[in-house]
Amino acid sequence: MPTLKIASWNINSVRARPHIVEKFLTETAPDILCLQETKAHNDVFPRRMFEEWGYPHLALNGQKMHHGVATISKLPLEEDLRHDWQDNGEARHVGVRVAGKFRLENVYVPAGGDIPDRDENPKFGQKLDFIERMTAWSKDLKEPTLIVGDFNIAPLECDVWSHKQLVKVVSHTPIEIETLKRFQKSHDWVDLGRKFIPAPERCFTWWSYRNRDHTVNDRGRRLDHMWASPNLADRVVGHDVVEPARSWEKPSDHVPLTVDIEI
DNA sequence: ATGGCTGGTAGAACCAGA
Repeated sequence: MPTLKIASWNINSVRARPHIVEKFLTETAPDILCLQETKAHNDVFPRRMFEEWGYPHLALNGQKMHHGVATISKLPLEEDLRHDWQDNGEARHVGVRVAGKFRLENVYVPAGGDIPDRDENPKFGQKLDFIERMTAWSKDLKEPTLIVGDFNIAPLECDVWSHKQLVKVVSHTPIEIETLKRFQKSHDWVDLGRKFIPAPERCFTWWSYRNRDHTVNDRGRRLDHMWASPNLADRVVGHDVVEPARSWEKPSDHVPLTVDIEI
């Protein structure tokens, strides 16, 4: 049966990293690439670069300076939608239908600031509210759906380098994890990362820039995810975390994930 | 030793990321 390869990558500025985007597309050859943190308004998005690499179909939701998502495809994309789940105008989602077969939702969940307290830090509350709105949206879905992106939450103890040292750090706090679990339960989303790399096996997708050599203490977190609706999950036949990308020249702090879907 | 870095934008002793 033919398969489609879908990739997701927080690129931390698409215009700063054409060299590694090209390397990834050449080596991995996904049919569709979902980028987060493009940091480019739609007017300055490097469309031509992707066209020249064989990806002429784009669904963009960008803004100046921060955030921004882009779904880049070899195949035509249908019916793109943009949800503002934070209700503040930030560009953090674009959704499309692929080949008339399934929906592909590309999302960049807010980081949530430093202090894990809604009253002291409004950004933390906005992050939780964003996921609550995703939960309300997700309940009513009927179509086979793949939701991918930077969720900015590492849900399992084995999704971080030290559960004990990160349990009070935004991205791994109990309230974030409970909020994400409610989202997961609302549609019985299948966490494809852990379907293919079962806990407690090590699996990280992000390492801070602040360590000179991220491999020395391996202080990673699994912040990026690809989740399938129950009526799609059985058609996902492969998954990969492209960890070497963290060591490429002038890397993003996140690495790409891929899945292979039978169509 | 969870900020030690990085990018965008302005022209910062900035902001944001997580």
